[in-house]
Amino acid sequence: MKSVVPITAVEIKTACSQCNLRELCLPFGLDPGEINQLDELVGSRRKIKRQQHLYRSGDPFEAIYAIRAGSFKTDVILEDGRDQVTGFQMTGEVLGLDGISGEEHSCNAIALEDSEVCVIPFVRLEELSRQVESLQHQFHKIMSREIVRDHGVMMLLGSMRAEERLAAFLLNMSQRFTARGFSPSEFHLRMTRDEIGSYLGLKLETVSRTFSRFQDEGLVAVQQKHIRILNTPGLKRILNHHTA
Amino acid sequence: MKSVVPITAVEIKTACSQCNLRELCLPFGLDPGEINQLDELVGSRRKIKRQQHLYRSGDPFEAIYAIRAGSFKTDVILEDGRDQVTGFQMTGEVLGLDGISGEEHSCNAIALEDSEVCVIPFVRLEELSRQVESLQHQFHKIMSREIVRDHGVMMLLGSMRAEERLAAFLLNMSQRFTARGFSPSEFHLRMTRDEIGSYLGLKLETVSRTFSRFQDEGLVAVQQKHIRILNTPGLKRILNHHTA
DNA sequence: GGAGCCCTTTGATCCACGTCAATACGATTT
DNA sequence: AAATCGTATTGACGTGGATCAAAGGGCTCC
Repeated sequence: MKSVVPITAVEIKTACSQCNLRELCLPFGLDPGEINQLDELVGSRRKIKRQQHLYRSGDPFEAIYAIRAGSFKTDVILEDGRDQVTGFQMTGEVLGLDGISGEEHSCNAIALEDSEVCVIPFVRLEELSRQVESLQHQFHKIMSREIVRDHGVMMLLGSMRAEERLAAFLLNMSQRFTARGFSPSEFHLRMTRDEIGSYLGLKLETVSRTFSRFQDEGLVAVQQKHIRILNTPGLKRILNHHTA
Repeated sequence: MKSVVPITAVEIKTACSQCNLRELCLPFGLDPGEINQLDELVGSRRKIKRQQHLYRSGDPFEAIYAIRAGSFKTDVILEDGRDQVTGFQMTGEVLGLDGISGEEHSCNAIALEDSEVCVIPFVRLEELSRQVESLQHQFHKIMSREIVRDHGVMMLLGSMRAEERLAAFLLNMSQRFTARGFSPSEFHLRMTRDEIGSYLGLKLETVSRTFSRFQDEGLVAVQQKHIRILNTPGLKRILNHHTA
């Protein structure tokens, strides 16, 4: 048995090539050799405790981050104190793209639970994506996906009623948990009613009441942050049947 | 005088290197040699008449578009007919970034007036931006700017009142007209009250009433689509003084 | 240059969601 | 196991913006 370069357990756990999130993340579509190049680029890993900031609005932009474990929210805060949650991010998703345009971050990224991210120095990412076409393209897709997602949120905020917003939110969470190999119908929300409300443009009381109504109608079973979806088609019907 | 390749007036008018929008557009930050390379990439130009689509949701994605003259709106339409305007675009701004992620466009782009765009075939843009670092970076900035802009709209839709939304909208338009060398205080809106309302998450009646209120308060002079801003600090104050 | 139609304005009324308030639950700490 | 504090639920009431309706104004297209 050859053992020229002893590989420690930590190093193995660390590499994109060994990461079970690679199909959801930056390495998607790269061949093994290319993934190894990406491995070298992902300099370090950072652990962020629940409620702590990964970055703040105004921080200099140096890297983007791929979520390896845990979850985050991003928000924007106005001078007068009002804040708007602009997204919830799960494993394999990328954080920090907002910082590219202005050389500094334009929102806050806060861990919803103890989490870990891969630090991807942006200058080096641009460098490598000039050499690796598939990486370049995947990165562009990730940015574009963020734009499309934002359009969906604008649709939701601009023209949906409270029930529709919450139904859309639950179906979106379900779909993303599914993509990560978890149950489509049963999951644990990491964010508070207030944070959900901010994201959906509703007050926390409205979120709570709407959850209760869904429960009364047999669509979901809600127990605090634990959600069981009982009637997916019913939720989808709320989205489509606009009775106005 | 050599004249191997006769250059017609049209071709000259056509080039990025001669375009007075280059400081706002993709060529920003490139040196003259690099801009010439970009010139070769911008294959053709397309004229779009008022109310016509530049592309539709579902169209295959092949190119992005830089607006050379005129203006556009983008919108998303749900099955039940509801639609949401996701943005208004002016000269020098780029359209079509939504299409990268799914290989097809995910919204509609419609000309608000007779307009003209530069067609930038996306495969060739990726190719050239692998060679030209400054182009790559400028393209990334443009995508990132779109994400930041979307966050601003989410803030607006999620946590602002009607007056604040319209004030933010007017200040944003003013700032963009200014960047294009037009008056900061007097301009012509190309979109209807209904389109403004859709963008701001309000009904057209509310937009109209809010314009009237602004007029009563001496903040603006409104005459149909012609807007004169009389009190910019007053408008800014509406944005910051959240009396709730 | 006139007819028609879309766009805009304004008023009256309604209702979904916000606000205010009280209580209850659950996780964490001691 | 009790105390504490953030989080969630639920009720009563208020309101900003939606809806319904009607009339006037200004483009656009013949």
